[in-house]
Amino acid sequence: MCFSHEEPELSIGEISRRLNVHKSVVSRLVTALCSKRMLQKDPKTRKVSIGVGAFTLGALFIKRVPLEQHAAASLSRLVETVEHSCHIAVLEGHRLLTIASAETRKALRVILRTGEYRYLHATAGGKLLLALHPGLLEAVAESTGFPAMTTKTITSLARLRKELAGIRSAGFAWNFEESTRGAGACAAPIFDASGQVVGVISAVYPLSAVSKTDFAAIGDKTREAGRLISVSMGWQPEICRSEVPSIAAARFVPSARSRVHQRVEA
Amino acid sequence: MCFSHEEPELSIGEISRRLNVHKSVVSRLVTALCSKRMLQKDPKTRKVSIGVGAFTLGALFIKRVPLEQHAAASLSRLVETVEHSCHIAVLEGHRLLTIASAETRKALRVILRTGEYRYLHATAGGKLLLALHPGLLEAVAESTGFPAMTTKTITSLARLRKELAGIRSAGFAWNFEESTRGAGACAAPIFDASGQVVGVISAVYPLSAVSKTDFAAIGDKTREAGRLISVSMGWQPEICRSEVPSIAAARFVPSARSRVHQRVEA
DNA sequence: AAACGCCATTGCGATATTTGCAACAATGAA
DNA sequence: TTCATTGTTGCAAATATCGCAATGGCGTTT
Repeated sequence: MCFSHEEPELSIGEISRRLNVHKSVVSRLVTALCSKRMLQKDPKTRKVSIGVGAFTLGALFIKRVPLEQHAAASLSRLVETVEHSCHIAVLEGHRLLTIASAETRKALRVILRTGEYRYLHATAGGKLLLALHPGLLEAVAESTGFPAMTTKTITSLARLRKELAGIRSAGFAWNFEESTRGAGACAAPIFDASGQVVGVISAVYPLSAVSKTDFAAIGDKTREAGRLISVSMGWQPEICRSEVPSIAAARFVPSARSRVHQRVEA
Repeated sequence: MCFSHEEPELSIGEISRRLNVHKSVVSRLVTALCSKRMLQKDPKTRKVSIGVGAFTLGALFIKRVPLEQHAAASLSRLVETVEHSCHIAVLEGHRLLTIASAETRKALRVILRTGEYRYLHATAGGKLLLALHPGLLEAVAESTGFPAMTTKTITSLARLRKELAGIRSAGFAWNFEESTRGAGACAAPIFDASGQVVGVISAVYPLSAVSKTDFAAIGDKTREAGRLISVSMGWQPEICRSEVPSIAAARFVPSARSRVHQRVEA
């Protein structure tokens, strides 16, 4: 778990230092995990990285996320329509986890990788989830807070509350350079049969490549994709539309983790 | 590693039996891994399954596969053109590992999941790799052999040799119900800058949904997608086209695993 | 070109962790 | 309600792990 997207490969010594475990132990552990293909080692550079076994296991997890099963097809379709990279993300603890991504072929594009975590307060999808999950904003405020990613990141609780109120009434969220300089995004919610928000679908684009008229179109298409996925998951538009916030509220549990993951502990 | 696509969740007792480890040990191990989110436990059914941590790690692996980075965009584009689910797969040991998949929105479609392994001799992509990797066919024959998946699966070494000769000269492979009853597929090779085959791109479809005229179009589009990805990976068409088999041959090492994964062992 | 320094690996003893059994607790079925 | 199955926990024996130091292999520096 000391590997990350920033440092996908480490030497034995680096791992040893990070984990505060002696080199000999790391060496033995790495060889053991390599034999099970959970790690792999470049014989030339001697750097260690995640192995194919982990990928196989990870695929097993994502297969069991109902959202991913329904969203895959709509996602690639959305990419073709809006001509920008699109993503499906879910709430994971106090962060936003990208579980599926489809990239446009354009040279100028924003790249978000599957499996990557991002802040809730600085992303369109994250703000949408903050808006639809009562209590979540406060929980995040107490734990990680709202670090600034760019000069446009909303870092104050008061301003976030205001922003979320607008998102709540619109049922849709935008992001203008709050996470990455020059990049914008929009996100639509995805509901399941019970009317609960289970994730978001978002389009991410370089602001320089989007004209004013494009914005509306991208937003509409994204919203429509979210609606389609919701329907395929059993969501009943006519029944739930007006009730969405309340149902989402009723179903929400403070520890958002507990729904998907069970912390087993006395 | 006792989890699979067929059995994505197991009880403590089942794990204990499969691993020949006492229930108490499994219980403690599971709780430990749950705390690290590598596993998760459904509190109601008490079934254990792979956790989000494994997914995060797996994403780290796939990010480092150069092929996946270049192919993602072309893949979704191919799906839109041929209107059938498409996949990118690589050689992993003696099997074919699907590393990326994009599904069509059609109701009638063939579903292959990322992270799933399939037989080489019963798939279009697998046969293509068998054709381009000298020695691989014999290695597979000795290890797993060629189990029949359907009545049309080619199970004899002699007939496979004949089939592969045809594929080699065509540089392209088809599959008619050799893996799944009613399903067909075609696959094109993907080469890297060194002219080595690094993977295949394939389209999978229900044979009932494809007319005779469609076949040619799907094949052409798939082949073209493979070529595009190859080029983006630095492949030089004019130089390599005629040399592909030989270069691929020269670069091939008997243990295909060793390229990607380092078996660390005395 | 040669020597140096760094990094990873391995043998070995002392230590600490894990194991397996058994009983307990909890859940679901009859 | 009772039975049967399944998962969790305490405890002592036993095993595997840890850390150290030395070896071997590489890349780098002078």
